[in-house]
Amino acid sequence: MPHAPSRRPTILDVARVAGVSKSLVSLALRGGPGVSESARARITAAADQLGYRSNALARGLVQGRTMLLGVLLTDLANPYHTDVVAGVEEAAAEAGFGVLLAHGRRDAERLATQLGTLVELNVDGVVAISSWVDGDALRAAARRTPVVVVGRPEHPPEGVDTVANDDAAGAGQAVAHLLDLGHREIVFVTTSRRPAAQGRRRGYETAVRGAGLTPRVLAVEHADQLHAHAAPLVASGATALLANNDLTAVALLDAAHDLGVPVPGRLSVVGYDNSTVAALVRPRLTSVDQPRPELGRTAVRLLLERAVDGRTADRHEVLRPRLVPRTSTGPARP
Amino acid sequence: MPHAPSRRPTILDVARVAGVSKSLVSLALRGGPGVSESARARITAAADQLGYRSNALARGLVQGRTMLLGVLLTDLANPYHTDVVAGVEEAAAEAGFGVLLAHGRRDAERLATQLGTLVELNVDGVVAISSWVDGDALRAAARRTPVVVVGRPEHPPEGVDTVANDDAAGAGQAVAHLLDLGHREIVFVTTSRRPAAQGRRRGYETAVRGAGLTPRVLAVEHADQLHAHAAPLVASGATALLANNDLTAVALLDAAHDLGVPVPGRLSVVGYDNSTVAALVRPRLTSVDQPRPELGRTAVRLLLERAVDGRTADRHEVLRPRLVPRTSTGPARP
DNA sequence: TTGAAAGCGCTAACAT
DNA sequence: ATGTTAGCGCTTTCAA
Repeated sequence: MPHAPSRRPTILDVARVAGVSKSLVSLALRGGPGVSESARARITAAADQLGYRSNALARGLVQGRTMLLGVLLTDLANPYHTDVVAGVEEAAAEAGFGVLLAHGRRDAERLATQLGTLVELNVDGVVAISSWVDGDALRAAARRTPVVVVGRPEHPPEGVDTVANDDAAGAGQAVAHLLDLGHREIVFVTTSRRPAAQGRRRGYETAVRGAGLTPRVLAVEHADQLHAHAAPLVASGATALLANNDLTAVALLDAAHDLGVPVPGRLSVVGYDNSTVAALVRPRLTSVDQPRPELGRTAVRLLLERAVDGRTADRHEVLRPRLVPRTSTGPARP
Repeated sequence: MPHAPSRRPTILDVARVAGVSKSLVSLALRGGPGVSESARARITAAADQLGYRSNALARGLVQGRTMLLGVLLTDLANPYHTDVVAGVEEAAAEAGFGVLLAHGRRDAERLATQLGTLVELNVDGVVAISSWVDGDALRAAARRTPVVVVGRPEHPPEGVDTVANDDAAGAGQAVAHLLDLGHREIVFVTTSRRPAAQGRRRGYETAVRGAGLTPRVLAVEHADQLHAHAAPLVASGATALLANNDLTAVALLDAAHDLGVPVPGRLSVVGYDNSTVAALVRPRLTSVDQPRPELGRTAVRLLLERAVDGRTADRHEVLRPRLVPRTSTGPARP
């Protein structure tokens, strides 16, 4: 049977086959009350026979809402994003909403385009899992539909809610862990200057100063450059490194391995994000876990507060992260 | 400025502000010919001022197409899927189509639901990156819009195209590589009985027999069970393992590590999929690379052949994989 | 319990 | 160059 590009059956076709009016078909198919059993049976049968599926475009157009939430992703390949999506999907399903994903491919322009696509589709709200989205694009989208950003945009525009983890607190927990292990020379190593990294850095500095120590920060552009920096770092007396994220931490682990510096024997390393790699590398990476599904669920809650309850004031929620100790950290050598 | 849940401006609002008819607005905004410069300018200005965005639902409804391709994903967190998506997005963009993602979360029922959502949205075609989707759901979807499955469904329904890599050829390449290195005791280790794994197993068996050797297969249910099987495997004289995928291979690497069996000194391990972990673990995993972006691009081509060129006969494309040698394989010990 | 009719926002064919 | 009009497929009054 070759694929027949036949016209999709409409509610009218079903009505014809069932011998009723199209409004009755609509009512029956949506399980509405006041439809006789016989009519309902004929209608269901006709719909099945024709393989009828209601047209979401027409439905959305007349109802003014689609019961769909849009998710804008910076980077599909990033498991962090993926976990947030899981939370979004869970909360959306509970509230009876479907979820549609749009992918920005780490490209600000494409992100704006995709955001526009979602808005044009009349989704009932957008979760942007990205701190890269253009502020103007966000503002424009927020004029049409509730928008919440998961992460830390440089300048959250008015009308847009945000949910983020407490970067400073997370870094603080990591430092506390290292202090507990007896480390006194803890260096913060970062490959980014975005707000998230800045927040982590501030948390690090506060915690270190709180212990009466002096902060030391190594900032580079790319993780590749870390290899060259590792040897001087260790030679300078550093016994513990706090990385701005797991990828940076893994690069440090690699460098240490190549240098013959045992981890955690001679050097402890802590990551941030608790991504999949953290549990895969050797030694297992101690890392700060963001409550990712919770971030997604919170985002949906904020969305629905606007879409359903009619809230208009902006909200910015901050969730608490949690340190996951593994084997990349150990006692400082005396 | 609180978020105003104001009614979205329509083409009529723009027409009013610009002082023209709504059809002229439509024409102008789509860049159509035969609009005076002054009118076009007034219209653009009005649209900007109002923050007007065309309503994709209405547009799709009247045009009968959405210029949107749907992608159905089994597992967002799987980087393999992600790379296929990249290929889809690339090819779709070239053809002027947008891409919408729907996520099945490794759940057959949800996959069917999401497929239905895409169809209801009148996407102009669906790429299902999954061999799990229910055959009936696929068939139903294919009655309404072109559908192509990336992977190996158990029973590809009529009316559905497929694109897959040549599993047997890939396994054959892996075996050839191991034979070149002098291995004679090569065991195929699998944690799955799906068509992809079966194909790889067949390719393995053919290649091994072709070299005058006897195939040996270890099939378990879960990767966890591999740990227990590793010691007897090595004791039995196996010098090389071909895993059905990278995760299985990584589990084997882990088991060897814990057993104190040096890789590749005493044991060589080959994965399949060349996923992200392959390049992250130590030793780096030799693996068979599926042409993932190419799979995605081919899927779009098949879709457009149906949607645009009107092809009706089913097609099943098979692309050639490629072995990526890394450091988990080495010469067999004499 | 069922049907008729209006209209969601837009495009496209047809006037002017 | 610009305006008028008829739907696209559906839900939703309102009548019968």
